[in-house]
Amino acid sequence: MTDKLVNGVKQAESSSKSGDDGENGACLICGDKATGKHYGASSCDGCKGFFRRSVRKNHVYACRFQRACVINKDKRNQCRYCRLRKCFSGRHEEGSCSK
Amino acid sequence: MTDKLVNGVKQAESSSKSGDDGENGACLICGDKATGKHYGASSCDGCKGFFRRSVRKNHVYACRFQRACVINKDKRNQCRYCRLRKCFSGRHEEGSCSK
DNA sequence: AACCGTCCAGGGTACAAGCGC
DNA sequence: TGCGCTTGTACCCTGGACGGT
Repeated sequence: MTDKLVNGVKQAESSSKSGDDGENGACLICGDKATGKHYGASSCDGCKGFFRRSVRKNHVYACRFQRACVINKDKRNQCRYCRLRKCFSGRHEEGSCSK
Repeated sequence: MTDKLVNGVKQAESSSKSGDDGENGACLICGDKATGKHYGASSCDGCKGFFRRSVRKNHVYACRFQRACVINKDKRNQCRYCRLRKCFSGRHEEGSCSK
């Protein structure tokens, strides 16, 4: 590569063309700032870790409501079942996480 | 990381025509597909990089078991001590990797 | 062409802080 | 208060891409 990527340096993003929420866009699961692609989906570090732990330990969660909880940055820890469901539907791939 | 390794046994026949993607044979350390000779031994990119990093940074590893771990494509990352040991016994040469 | 070097996306581990019991 | 588990951040390691000689 020729030019280094300058991490953390942001310019006026108000008018930037691909001015997603941050350079990597938003987490497909919770909408937080994504830190890159993880297990097949652009996601934040929180969802990355949650998915890895859940898959690796074969966790089975239960939803206390109707399995349709809203998953965003603030509420993502309120329902593990729905968060993991959204991880899979967000194209996080089980096969890409070594158990 | 997608190649199937057949048995580590490669036909070194003379029927080199076109489907010869295995010209370099198997990695002497882990049996993965070798990409050429690196630091004195026919090896894959993974063992090439691992050896370079280990030698250059003078890494000292410890084996959690009996220093006789199986090193193959799947398990090579599970014991750095045994992987590096096998790099040396596989004739990777320290002198050929500038520190 | 063969081999050595760097770069870096993405997967890994470690651990402090937080939470429930 | 302690104990154990979970979360999310920080950082390390791996290995493929690719340039240089």
